[in-house]
Amino acid sequence: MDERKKQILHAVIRDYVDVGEPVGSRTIAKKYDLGVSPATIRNEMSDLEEMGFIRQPHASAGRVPSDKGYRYYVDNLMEPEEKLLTDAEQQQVADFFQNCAAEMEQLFQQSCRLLSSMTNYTAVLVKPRLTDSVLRSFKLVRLGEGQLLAIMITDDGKIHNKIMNVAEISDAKLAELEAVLQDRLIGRSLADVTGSLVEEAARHLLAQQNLLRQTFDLLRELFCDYQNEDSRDKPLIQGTLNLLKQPEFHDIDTVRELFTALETDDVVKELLLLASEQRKGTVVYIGDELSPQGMSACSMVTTPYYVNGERMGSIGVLGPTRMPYPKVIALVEQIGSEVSRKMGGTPEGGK
Amino acid sequence: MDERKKQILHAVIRDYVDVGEPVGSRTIAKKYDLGVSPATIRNEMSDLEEMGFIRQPHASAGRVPSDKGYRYYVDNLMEPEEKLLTDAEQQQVADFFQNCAAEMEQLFQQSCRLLSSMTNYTAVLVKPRLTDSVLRSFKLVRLGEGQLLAIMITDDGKIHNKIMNVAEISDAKLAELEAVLQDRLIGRSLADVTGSLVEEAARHLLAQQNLLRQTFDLLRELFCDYQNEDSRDKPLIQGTLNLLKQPEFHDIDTVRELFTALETDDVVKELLLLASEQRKGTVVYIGDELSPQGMSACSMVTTPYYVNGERMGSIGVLGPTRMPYPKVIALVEQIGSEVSRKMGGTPEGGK
DNA sequence: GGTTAGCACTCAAGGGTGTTGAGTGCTAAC
DNA sequence: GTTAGCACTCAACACCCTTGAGTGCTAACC
Repeated sequence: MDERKKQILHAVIRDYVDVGEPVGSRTIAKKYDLGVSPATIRNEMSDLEEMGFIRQPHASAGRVPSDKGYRYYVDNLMEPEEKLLTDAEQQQVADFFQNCAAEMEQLFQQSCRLLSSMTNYTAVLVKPRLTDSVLRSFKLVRLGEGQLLAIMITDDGKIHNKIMNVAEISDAKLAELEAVLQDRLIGRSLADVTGSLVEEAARHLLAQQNLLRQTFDLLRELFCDYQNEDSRDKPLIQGTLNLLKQPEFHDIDTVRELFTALETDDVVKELLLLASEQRKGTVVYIGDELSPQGMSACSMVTTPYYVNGERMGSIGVLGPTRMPYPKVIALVEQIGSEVSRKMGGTPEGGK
Repeated sequence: MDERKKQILHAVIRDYVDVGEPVGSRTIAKKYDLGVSPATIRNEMSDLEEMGFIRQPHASAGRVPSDKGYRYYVDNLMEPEEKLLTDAEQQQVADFFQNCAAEMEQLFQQSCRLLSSMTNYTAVLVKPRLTDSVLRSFKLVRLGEGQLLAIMITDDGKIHNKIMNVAEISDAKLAELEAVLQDRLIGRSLADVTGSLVEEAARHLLAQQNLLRQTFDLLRELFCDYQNEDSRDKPLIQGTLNLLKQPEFHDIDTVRELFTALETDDVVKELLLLASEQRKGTVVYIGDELSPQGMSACSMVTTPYYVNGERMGSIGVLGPTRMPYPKVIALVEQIGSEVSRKMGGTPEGGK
């Protein structure tokens, strides 16, 4: 892969992303000043096709980047200056994060909306695992005959409620129970609690406090909602309608396949999780790489976000394979890092 | 509109709904035993077209029902026996409601899913006004330095939480405050409370209990979420993908228009509310009648549901104008009445 | 006077054909 | 190694023709 081939591939991709139509040798010769004639470019393009980076939709058409071509472009050809946002875009992002919601759920929602409106594609986000949040408060409130309400507030600002049916219990016992549980639970993550701690606390209660046998079941019940391995909500998906505007989705069957995939929550969720587990930050999936997910007509750009210095999920964009990767990557990264900043910073970065 | 015209219109609609293609005079003469020749039917059809009940997609095609034709059919032509569900369908609905969720929110969700899967169209539902629910419990819990958590449980089983910042307050005062508020609030609807009661309770507190001035603001804050006139959540919309399967939505632009309308939450919500305000129960909107909503390619069948004997919202189905109205109406009504039954019955019918 | 048969007419859909234009591949000359 | 020239390919479009379904009209029939 010599320098000239790279230049030509680069040109093909830039032009195709821009115009949306197969690009021919003459176009490249005219628009991009490579100092060679169309005939030479034809020869090179023929090679590039053989190598699998571009392909012809039909015999007498220009060339179109293949998924492999986009992949090479993203990995090797993109130049830093292509990734710059315009001043207006910078400003828009900055303005948005200046006066956005502080509450996590809302911040996520709004960030997705921003991302989808700025890219004109679909924005996606997986929320942090519920069980990673740390208990900040714990309360037990008597509701009425044999009913207790457990209230837990986690550090993401969420309030969790659970109504439980229990045997009668005196005020004193209740206060005692609450105090012990507070002591044991506050400051721990839900995962901790759900795991060993529940058992331990219950044993402790039974042995030392001589409280009701039922307490054990109560705790069990309280945390059973957080048992399952990946206790995340459905992913946020914003701006699916944007996809309908794309010319590549003019075919109703493609749309149906794609929307079906999007409605199957786990598809997007798994994908984002997979991406956030990679060592590197931003991950780009291109075309084929999404075919197991039934979205082979799409590409996805994702970047992880951090809560209090820990990677907790990913935010990203889903669009057609023909997308301006540098710009989309820049936007996703910018918004991702702003989200992280709002929520306690990255491990390296400050705040 | 003589009897024979009615029969012919009926036949045209039945056949078109069934087959999906314009229906000609010969087809009707053969399939439906009217005892007259195609030529006669042609004459009648010509009249029907003039009257606006049917139309020709193009000169040499058969006839297709117009929106007005469907309207006439729904209002005057449908026969009771067309509305019967099959045994299998009856069974499916019965089975479903035997072991469905008791919690309101879930019941709604699941009912919509059932309705959309049985019709193969999109199911929609507006939930009851939040402010119509009645307070069952009210609690104030001290959270920490200057923070109180208010907990309200409404009769639909929902738990409402609100964290408030207040000045310091003694345990005794807090208990007192809670008691007074409980006395004043429990058993009232949120609407009551939000309106006059908040003011009154606050005055009462200030005068007789000599509690903090702040209490007033606290109450205000507590209920400010329920201030706005129609405090409903977004409508539930299930099975939008079903619409993509319909041949009438093969055109991407129609789909885009429709989906845009569906995403604009208020469109569906207003429509369902409007329907539930009609005197009669089930309401059918056909084609044109939905054009202000940008859904003129669709029809909608809705029926109200009742909670404790009061009309609280509507459930319905959205599909193409070419739909088997009798069957859809029967299904919507059946499921609507089951939902009502689960939630305390209709005013006439018993529990 | 309503009903019917016969016939001319219309028009969408489908198949075939020709033209145009963009673009390639190949070859021979530079 | 590069380029100009030329033959070739193919999608898109326009055009034409045929077919078949269906109508509207008219004149005959009961």
